[in-house]
Amino acid sequence: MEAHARLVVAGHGGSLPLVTKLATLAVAAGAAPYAHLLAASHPACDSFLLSSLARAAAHRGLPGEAIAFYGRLLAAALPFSSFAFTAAAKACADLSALRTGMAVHAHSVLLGFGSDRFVQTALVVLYSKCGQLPVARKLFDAIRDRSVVAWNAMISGYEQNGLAERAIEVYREMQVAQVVPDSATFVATLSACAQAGALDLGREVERRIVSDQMDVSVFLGSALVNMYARCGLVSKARDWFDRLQERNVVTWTSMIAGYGMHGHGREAIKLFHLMRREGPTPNDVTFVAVLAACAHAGLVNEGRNAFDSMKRVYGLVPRAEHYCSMVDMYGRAGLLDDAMQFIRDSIPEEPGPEVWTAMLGACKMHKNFNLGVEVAERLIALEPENPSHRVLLSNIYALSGKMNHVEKVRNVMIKRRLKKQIGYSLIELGGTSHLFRMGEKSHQQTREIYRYLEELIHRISDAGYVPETDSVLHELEEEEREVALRYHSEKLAVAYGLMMSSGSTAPIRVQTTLNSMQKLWKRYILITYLYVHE
DNA sequence: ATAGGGTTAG
Repeated sequence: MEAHARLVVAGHGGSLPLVTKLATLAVAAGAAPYAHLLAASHPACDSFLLSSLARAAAHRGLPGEAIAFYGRLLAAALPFSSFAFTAAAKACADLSALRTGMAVHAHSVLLGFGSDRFVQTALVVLYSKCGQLPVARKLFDAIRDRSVVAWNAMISGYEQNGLAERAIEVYREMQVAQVVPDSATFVATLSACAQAGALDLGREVERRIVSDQMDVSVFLGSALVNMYARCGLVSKARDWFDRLQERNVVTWTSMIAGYGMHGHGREAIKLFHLMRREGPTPNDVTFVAVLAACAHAGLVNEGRNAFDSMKRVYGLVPRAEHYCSMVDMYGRAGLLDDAMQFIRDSIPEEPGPEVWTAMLGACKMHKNFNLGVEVAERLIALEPENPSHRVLLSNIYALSGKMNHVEKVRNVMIKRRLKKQIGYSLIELGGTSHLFRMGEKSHQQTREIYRYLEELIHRISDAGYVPETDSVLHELEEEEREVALRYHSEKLAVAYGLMMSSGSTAPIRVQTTLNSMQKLWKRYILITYLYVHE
């Protein structure tokens, strides 16, 4: 404002470029209303000024303001530039405002900016953020001479929407197109690797980063830590974590989550304590990781303290995930009463289905069937259309030997046409991912895999393996149940992995969508390990 | 005479 006053006094108050610069700075400093005033008071407020303001606002994370400036351009019937469209598209992307974004898109095409590479790239981001990936892809494909930023937008678009495999495909296409990647490419690609468990590619990217002597920013460093942590190479993650010259809350949280995820609860807590002493301030995501680690490692007191400090010291408001971890933590430790008391006393509103699902898991684990049935019925009342709750209820009945009740639940499910969706497992071999569903038959080597699995099952049975039949999905028919047990997706993936790497003692990594299978899975790893090393 | 699009953790 002082600078503005000086400008006016010096007789430059009417100089548009200077006012533009000033207003842009005002927005960048967070004083959007002042910029509005400046723009409104200037007699010759032009297209350049307003689109600069729109851009600055979009950049500053003020999407509403950006759209307001875009609106003023429209209202004043001023000429549009591509700048106005990139800013408006980014603002809509940040708001996930698909309808408004589509209007901006249409408007840009109408005014002849349909093949402006900047506008096209901004629109790819817009549609990705709104979950419209086919549209984003179509726009991306239409860009002539795609810049590295366009490629990055597409990779990250897939990755952010949980389509890591597609993201990796785009990364490979980018290599074929001989576009030189930059650090944002690697950040997005490493995230995709973390998501897909694509360790080979992750390592390849790491090698490139190192050999190119690329500057490892917090972003890139966190992406590396995250990739190794999620792929299970916790000590590799820690190496990078220690080596980074800058670490922020994301870096720390990734590392803590990595420990927790792979059964190093104590390490997770140790690092969390270090973070509180000399690291950045933990946020809500950090506490998700910490509480999950406590639940996993049975660190009840640590978890209770963390939950307490989360609210009291850091002023964070717990979400469903935090509540779930707490219930899970008490539950796993066998403290079912504490879990119920926590649900009653510490959750402000009506607990969501996730919380009851965690509670139900605890009841199952500790064979408290009466409480389990009670909880399952609450769940069904809460979400009558969700088939998995009924599956859980039928499991509880089966575990307590009430087979007539199992029948009843199953009949209701059949009558209501409720079907549980099937999970899958992924294994990466030689840079290619292979997806298996339960009873999968579409893989090229299906015959060999099944034959190999038969042999494996035979041999581990000899070694004393007995399948855990009581927790099988009870909505399945009798023969399907057998298939589910013998050919569930993880088994297929493991068999394939072992088959393709026979003779090697390198670990096999499988990613799976089914949490309930993880227990089963851990045991399986042990058995296959024993088998391979016998 | 003034300005662009992409980047990490659950």
